[in-house]
Amino acid sequence: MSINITLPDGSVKQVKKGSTPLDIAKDISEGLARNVLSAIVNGKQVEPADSINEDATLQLLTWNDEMGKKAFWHSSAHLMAQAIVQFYPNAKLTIGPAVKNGFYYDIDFGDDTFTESDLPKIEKRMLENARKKAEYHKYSVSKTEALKEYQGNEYKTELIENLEDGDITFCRHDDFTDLCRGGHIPNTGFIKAVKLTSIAGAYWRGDENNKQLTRVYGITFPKQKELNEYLEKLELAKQRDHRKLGKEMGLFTFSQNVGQGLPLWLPTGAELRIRLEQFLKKVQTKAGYEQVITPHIGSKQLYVTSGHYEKYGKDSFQPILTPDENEEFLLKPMNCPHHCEIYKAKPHSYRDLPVRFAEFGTVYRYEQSGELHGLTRVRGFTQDDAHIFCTPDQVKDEFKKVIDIVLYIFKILKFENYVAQISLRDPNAPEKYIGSDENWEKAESAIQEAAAEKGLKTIVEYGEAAFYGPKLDFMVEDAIGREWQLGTIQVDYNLPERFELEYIGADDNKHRPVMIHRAPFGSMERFVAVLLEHTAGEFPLWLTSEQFSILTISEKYNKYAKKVLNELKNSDIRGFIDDRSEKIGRKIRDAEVKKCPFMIIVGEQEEETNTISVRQRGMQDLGSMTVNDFIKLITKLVKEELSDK
RNA sequence: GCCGAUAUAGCUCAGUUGGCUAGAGCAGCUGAUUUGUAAUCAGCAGGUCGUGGGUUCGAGUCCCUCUAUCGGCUCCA
Repeated sequence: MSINITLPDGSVKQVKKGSTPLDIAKDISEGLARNVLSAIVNGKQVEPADSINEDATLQLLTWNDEMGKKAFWHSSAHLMAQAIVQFYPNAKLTIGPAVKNGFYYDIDFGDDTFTESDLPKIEKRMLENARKKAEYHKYSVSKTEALKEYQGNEYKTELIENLEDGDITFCRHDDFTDLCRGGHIPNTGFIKAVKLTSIAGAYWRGDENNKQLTRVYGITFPKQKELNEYLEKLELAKQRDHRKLGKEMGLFTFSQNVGQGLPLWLPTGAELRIRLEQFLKKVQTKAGYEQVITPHIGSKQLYVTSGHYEKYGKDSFQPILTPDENEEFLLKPMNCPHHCEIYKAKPHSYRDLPVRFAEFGTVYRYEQSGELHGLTRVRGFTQDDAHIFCTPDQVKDEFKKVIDIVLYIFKILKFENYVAQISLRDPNAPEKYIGSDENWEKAESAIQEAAAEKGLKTIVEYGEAAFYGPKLDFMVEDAIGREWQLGTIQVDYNLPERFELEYIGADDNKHRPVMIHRAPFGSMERFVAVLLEHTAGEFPLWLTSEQFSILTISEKYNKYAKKVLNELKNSDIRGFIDDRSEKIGRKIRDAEVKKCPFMIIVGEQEEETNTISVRQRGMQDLGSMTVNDFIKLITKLVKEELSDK
């Protein structure tokens, strides 16, 4: 009896009924068979050793496929669980999935303690067990049997209770059995390198009301070399950590005396931030935005009106104590209510709209202490906020204009890969949102249409919307492939309602405007952090604080250096003189370490010929030129960087 | 907030099982050197060992409290 197998290249192979993907791979090539980690039969992932009994399309998965890696890492989770149970027979296993980089297993260790120092022995045992090349066998188990097997393990019991009888499968390799849906590699021998990366607490089923389990993270590879490369990549990411770079470059700091999550911007960092703000301000002025300024606090009533107070609860707000207890003020966690009040300050005609109020507004949110992280998650931060008030007809167009601003910024700062995430309501939890269904539907379709018309690559997430409206967030990929959430745009029909905003239409009747919230950077803090990690601290010339440093060969040339400095300063080029009595090699090194883009060397030759010697960061000697030529060069480079061509 | 770990000079880090006056490199200061494309030499100064308490003849080291940081979980208007 034979069946037909269609391979991904379209070719059809006749094989014996009951053949496994591994058999078929072996038939194609012995080498391929050694690399097959998993297989997809008729669109469904199966074990490489599962037999195929009907005509099917077959895809063989190797280390190069996401699904292959998933099978590899999930199988590794079994291998880790086996080793852990060998040392801790009383440990209760729960779930152990593959994740983006590796896998984890959530385990209830009961009264035993399990710490980082226990990881090496587990790693060692995993490798010993892996060498047995034990095959992974998946088989069906009845619900009764399954429950019997996991008597005393309330977690697995809960999982089994939620499964249909007949849908329950176990997986066995060597002496170890686990409840498991599958997706395994042929045998443990594929796993040649193991690194258990960390231990963390995690709530059972992700609910903070549940018991906290110990989550053990790990990653495995088919070759030791690949593990080494992975560890090197991690090291590289560490070098780009904005907290490290921020400290080294003197951009920002934190103080226990000021408080947790409250960044202090140092002079160099403040200058950088101001430069970014000026850049955006210019773009926004051109796009018809008006600057407004509002206070850092607002009365509690403001947030009751907006609905934020009810939604987030009083603990999320940071209160200001006032002598009169009838007058309660809160630090503002967002700028929208203030801007609504500005809109209300005068009557509006449809002819005025859209109005666009922009403000670098500093807001305060009481984030849980464990959530704080460098500049990316803080308690006091400045949004590059703006609110656009427009007629319903203008929404889509305005939305598209905001998209243009965001894309322009990405272009200038060389964020080349991004997707737009459209966050809509969770259709199953309407109580989480305010506003009418009709308005939500209008807002959601406006976003989707605008994104489609702009040709954005989008993904749609349900349940990720803000409580007052759907949003579009830009997820950008940085220079080493990590994803960050930056700019956000939100359509809002609700706040205008709550604040009773109006405009007089052409029909002489009162109408309700629509509001668009937007922050292309997100926040200045977060954006600077992402920019640091993206560029590894090597900012573009227009943004960097020290565009050049003048390195003197000896004290004798200080006067000439000063003359050069003044000429450059007069042309708005930023830099300083390094006139320490150090050797030139030392000064170059220090400038390189500081990531200074241009080094200007002045000595006898230069003074005599009234020129400068220019060296570009990263070993490039540009030779000698006049100061004017250098000014032209810098001006040209900055212009190129800021051009949207 | 929860689980786990960590906290020594401005920065990066040593500091054995508790035991002499807590060390190094870099940065800083002073002096010498006056230098041609990635680290000149010498000297000096710098620390309530995160905070408060406890155990001990004796605590940077052991125990407890608090604070902050790190890795996660949860959360993110």
